[in-house]
Amino acid sequence: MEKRTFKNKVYQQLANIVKAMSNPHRLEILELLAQGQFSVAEIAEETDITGANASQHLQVLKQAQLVETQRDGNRVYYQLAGLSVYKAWKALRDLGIERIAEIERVMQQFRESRQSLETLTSEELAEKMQNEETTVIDVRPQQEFDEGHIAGALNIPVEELSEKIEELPKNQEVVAYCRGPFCVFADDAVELLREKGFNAKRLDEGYPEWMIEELPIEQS
Amino acid sequence: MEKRTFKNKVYQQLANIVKAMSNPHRLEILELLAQGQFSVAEIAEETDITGANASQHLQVLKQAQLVETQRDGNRVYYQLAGLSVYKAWKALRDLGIERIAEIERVMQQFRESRQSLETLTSEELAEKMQNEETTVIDVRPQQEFDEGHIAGALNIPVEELSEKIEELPKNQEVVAYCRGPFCVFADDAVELLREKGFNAKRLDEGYPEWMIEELPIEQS
DNA sequence: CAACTATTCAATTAAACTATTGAATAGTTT
DNA sequence: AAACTATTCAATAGTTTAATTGAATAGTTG
Repeated sequence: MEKRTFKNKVYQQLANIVKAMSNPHRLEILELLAQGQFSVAEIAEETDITGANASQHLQVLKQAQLVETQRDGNRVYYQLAGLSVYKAWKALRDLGIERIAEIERVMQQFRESRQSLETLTSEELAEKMQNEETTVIDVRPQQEFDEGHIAGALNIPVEELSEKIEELPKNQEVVAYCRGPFCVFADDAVELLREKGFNAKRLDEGYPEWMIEELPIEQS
Repeated sequence: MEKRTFKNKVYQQLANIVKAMSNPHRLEILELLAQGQFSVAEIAEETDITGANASQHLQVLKQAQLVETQRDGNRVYYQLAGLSVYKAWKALRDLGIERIAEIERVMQQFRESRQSLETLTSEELAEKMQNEETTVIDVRPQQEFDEGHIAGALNIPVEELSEKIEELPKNQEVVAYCRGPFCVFADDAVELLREKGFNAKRLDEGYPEWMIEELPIEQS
C-alpha cells in the first residue's frame, strides 16, 4: 500500500470520530452518558433540545461508534461505547479548560453568581474524608447515584435539598458534587447551603473523574 | 447566570476546539508538530497539500489556540501550544485505534505489505535495552532526532539507511522507530532491513509516546 | 530597488452540517 | 384493533467548511 493511501485512510477515519464530537450538543450528551444510560427523551430533556434533534445527534454518535444502544420496550437507551470514549472526551475538556481562557472565565462567572467559587480537588476531598472532617453529598438524581457514587456520600438530589437540609450536621463542612466540572447541581446546592448558614464547597469535578482516579466508590 | 446560558457557552467553546481538530489534514499536522517546530512549507511538504491550503489549516489551529507561531526571517514556524494539546490528540488517536476496526485493519494491511507486522511496545523495548539485547535506530530526519530521541538510539534517517546498513550489527535484533503509530518511516526501514537479512521490528508507537511515558531520553 | 521566497489573504464553488417540521415506524396500553 | 408513546426517518433551508486560484504582503538577496 502506498504511504499516502495509508495516511489518508487513517486520518480520514480519525477525523470522522472527531467530527462526531465536534458539536456542543453532542459533547453535552457524551458528558451526560458518562453517568450511565439514558433514553432519548431523557437526553433531550437534560440537554434542552427536541426529541427529533436529540435522536439525530445520537445517530451521529452511534455512527461513529462512540455510543451503543439497548432497547427496552418502546424506549431506546444510549450509553458510552467504552471507557476510552470518556477518556477522550475528558482529555478534550481538560485541554479546553487549560487553554481557553474564555471557558475558565465563564465558569468563574457562573460560580461567583452561585457563591460556589471555592472548590476542592478529588485528592483534597479524599484526604478530608479519611479524617472524617466533612459531610459529602451527591446531588445527582437517585438513579445516577445508584449506578455508582463516592463511598460514604449521602444522596440528596438537588430538588430535595431544601426539605432535607435539616438532616445535615451544621458543625461540619459540607462538600457537594455531581456530574462533572460543568454540572451545575453542585453549584445550586452550595448556594442553598450557604444561604442556610452552612460552610459549603463543591468538588471541582464529578463522579466519573473520581472513579477514574480509582478513589473509593460504592454501588447500590 | 442562567444554567442554560452557562452550559451553552461552555460547550460551544469546547466544540470550537474539537471542530478545529476535526479534519484529517489538521490531525496529521498536529501529529507532525508533536515532533517539534516546522515551517509552513515543511508542513505542506510532509502532509502533501499546497502551501496556501496548509496555511489556511494552520490558521484554524491557531485560532483555536492549539498551535503557536514564531517568525524567523521570512518563514513562520508553528509548534503545539502545549503538552495538553498532544495529550488530547493522543487520547483521540487511542480511541480511534481501539474503537474503529477499520483503522486497525488499514494499519495491519499496510504493515503486511512492508513485512513489519511484528511490533514492540515501549515497555518491551525499554526492558530489552536495559539488557543490551537490541540495536535501536531512530529513522526520523536528523533535525527531529536532535530535538529529542530515545536514549541510546542511533540516528539513521530512512533515506540514508541503505548506505549505512553495513554499520549495523547482524547478530542482534534491530528495532526502528519514528514519529508515532502512523509514521511509515519505521515500516520502510523494517522492510529494507529484513530484505538485507536483519531480524528487524518496529516500535508500535513513536518518540512522543516514549517521552510522555517518562522513559529515558536524550537531547543533542 | 528589483527579483525572489515564504506566507497570508480574498473570492469562488461544491460539499457537508444543523435545526425544524411533519410523517413513518415500533412497541405498549386500553 | 384503536389510541398512545417513544423513536426514527425524510425533506428543507440556512449556515459553515474545504480546496483552488490568484493576488497581496513581509522579508531576504543580489
